[in-house]
Amino acid sequence: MGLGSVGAAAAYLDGLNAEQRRAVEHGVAEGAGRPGPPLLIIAGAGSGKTNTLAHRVAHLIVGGADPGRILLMTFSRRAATEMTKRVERICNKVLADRGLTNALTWAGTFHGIGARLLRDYAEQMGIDPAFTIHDRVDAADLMSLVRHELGFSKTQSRFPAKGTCLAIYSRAVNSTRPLAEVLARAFPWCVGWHDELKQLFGAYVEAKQAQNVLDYDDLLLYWAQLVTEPAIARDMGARFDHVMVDEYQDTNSLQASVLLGLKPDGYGLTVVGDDAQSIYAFRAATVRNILDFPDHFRPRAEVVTLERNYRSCQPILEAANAVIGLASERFTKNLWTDRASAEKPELVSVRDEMEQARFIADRVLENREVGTALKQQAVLFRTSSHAGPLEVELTRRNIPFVKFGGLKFLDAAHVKDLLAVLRFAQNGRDRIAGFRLLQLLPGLGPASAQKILDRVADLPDPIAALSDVQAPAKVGDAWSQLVAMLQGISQATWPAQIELARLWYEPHLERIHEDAGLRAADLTQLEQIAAGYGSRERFLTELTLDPPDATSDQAGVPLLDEDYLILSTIHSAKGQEWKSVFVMNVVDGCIPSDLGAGQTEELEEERRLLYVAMTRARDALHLVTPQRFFVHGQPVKGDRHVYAARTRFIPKSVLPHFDHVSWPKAGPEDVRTGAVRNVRIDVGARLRSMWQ
DNA sequence: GTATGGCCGGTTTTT
DNA sequence: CCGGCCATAC
Repeated sequence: MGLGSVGAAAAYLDGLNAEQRRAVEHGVAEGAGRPGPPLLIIAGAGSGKTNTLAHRVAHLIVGGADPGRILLMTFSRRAATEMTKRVERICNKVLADRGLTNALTWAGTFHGIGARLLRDYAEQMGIDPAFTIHDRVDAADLMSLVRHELGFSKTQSRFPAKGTCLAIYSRAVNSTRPLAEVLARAFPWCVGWHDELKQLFGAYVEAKQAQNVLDYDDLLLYWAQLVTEPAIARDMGARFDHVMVDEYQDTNSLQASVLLGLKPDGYGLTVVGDDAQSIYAFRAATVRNILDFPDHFRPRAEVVTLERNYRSCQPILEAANAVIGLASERFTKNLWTDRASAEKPELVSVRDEMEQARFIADRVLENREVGTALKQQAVLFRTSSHAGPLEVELTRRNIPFVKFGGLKFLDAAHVKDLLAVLRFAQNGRDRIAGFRLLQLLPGLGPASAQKILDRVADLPDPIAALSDVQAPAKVGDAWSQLVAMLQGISQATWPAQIELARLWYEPHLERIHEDAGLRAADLTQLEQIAAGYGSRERFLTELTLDPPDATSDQAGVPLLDEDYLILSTIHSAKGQEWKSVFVMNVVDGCIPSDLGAGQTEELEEERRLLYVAMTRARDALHLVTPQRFFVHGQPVKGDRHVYAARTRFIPKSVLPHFDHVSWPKAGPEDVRTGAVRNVRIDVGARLRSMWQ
């Protein structure tokens, strides 16, 4: 395919507007498939970003680029899959003769791609390519183990919890800033522990290396280290002609250094993003990445801005513009659209969370009656737990839903148990997996598990060595069964391995959990998922980096052809759109979350979060504000109500962009006549008199 | 050394 | 409400 076909086939670009087209064609014409100079696309919400990027990739391929040498990094695998499908669709239309299926082999998340490359370069880094990857929970457990060994678990004043330690570590690594600065900025209540934390992190890193495990951050960190070596950077960079990054506003400085390491002169580099939608600062993402991008290069990178919104109707867009318009710092302009509508978004006032749930359920069903399928509707919230009352209400009314964000399938104890078997089989030095696995045996507790793992950890084949180990007498046969199972796995082929593990685990499952039946079903499901992967290593890696994230309460994930309502955290809703969107708890304390409302930076991020939520809606948008709020835990004594105010992000000046509704509409009690209202009855006194 | 029950405390968002 | 930590009993 040469240049000729680009000219001839370019009709497929006719649907794009002028800016989109500029973004698609930038640097392409200059030399059939050769990488052109760097490009930054600033793409506002709903501006056809995915479509533009997909066309750019397709255009490159049509122009002769090798799809196997295009590196496409997106924020989630869902986004990668979507992008891949679109590219294939466009290409297949244009290149009828030369079908394109699964040709974009390097599309995925930063972490997923990192894991693949690191296995390739493992030897040069002196690590074993069979490394296992710790998810956040595993990483926190290892942190806890190390913390314990250093004696930090029983300090007089409380040492930060394991999750907090990991969060601090992660933030320091991802932001590439010194610990002291990270503590001062993001964890001020922990500044007093600076020295201990530093010691802890040192020991944590040593433990990971000894066990041949990497955590999420290591996937970026090792990668970034790798490309500081010029020879390796050249070698790795030469594998890809084009490197494209989506959602660039949500990358951190570590990711930026990886990119610059791969493509120092920027040739072949395209990044896309929108600073108004930056919502991952808590993960050390920095808007500076996108703002500073053009000046990294000589000459500066080309910048294309997409400002036309194709998604939302005008009143919704105006309201969203008004909200983001109050941001203290902004770089992009307002979006515009020609999708007219008479309907303003609604600001709905309800009494409390129960009413909120009822309101949403009512309206969702009404929408469906007039033709909007459940799947075209979404309910968004700041925090996963906010959806609780709604989930109850939906279940009660038999409205199917799928929830994105929050607790994962993989966090369930029984799933973790089964995965620990496979992880340990993969990497006998993985202590967290081994520790978890050994303690499943009755009569084998933490002390024995430690001792056994210590015995085998440094041997060349820890799994084989287990057969020489004496377990405590009371463990009995269970020990030899475990050893036999692990050895069986090492002999077996891939999908058969997980069955061996499950058969071994089932009796333990029944002993440990009352609801063994339900949980066993999850494991069968896991086994089915496993069959879709070519190898154990690939399965474990992909599952850890991109877990199936939908949970729908008890029902299990609904069948694909069924209709179901989408429930999602605002974060997980990124990049998506629905006809009708409900945002829950648009009150101060929820949006913005009262936790981080202190610093202006975090406050600004919360504002962008509301903006992201609002701009997901095509035709209808409801922001729901419960007046009374039920909180549990924290306050002095148990649960109680608090009164909430409308979010500060919608001050008086922004109110005219909304219609205001109270729900339910004047009910029977307000119809009572004045005469009845005046009747008084002292029930309290009557009840007291019963005992006199 | 292991298993269990009671008590206390708790920053949300995710690869 | 859930998980972590401690004390107590086997």
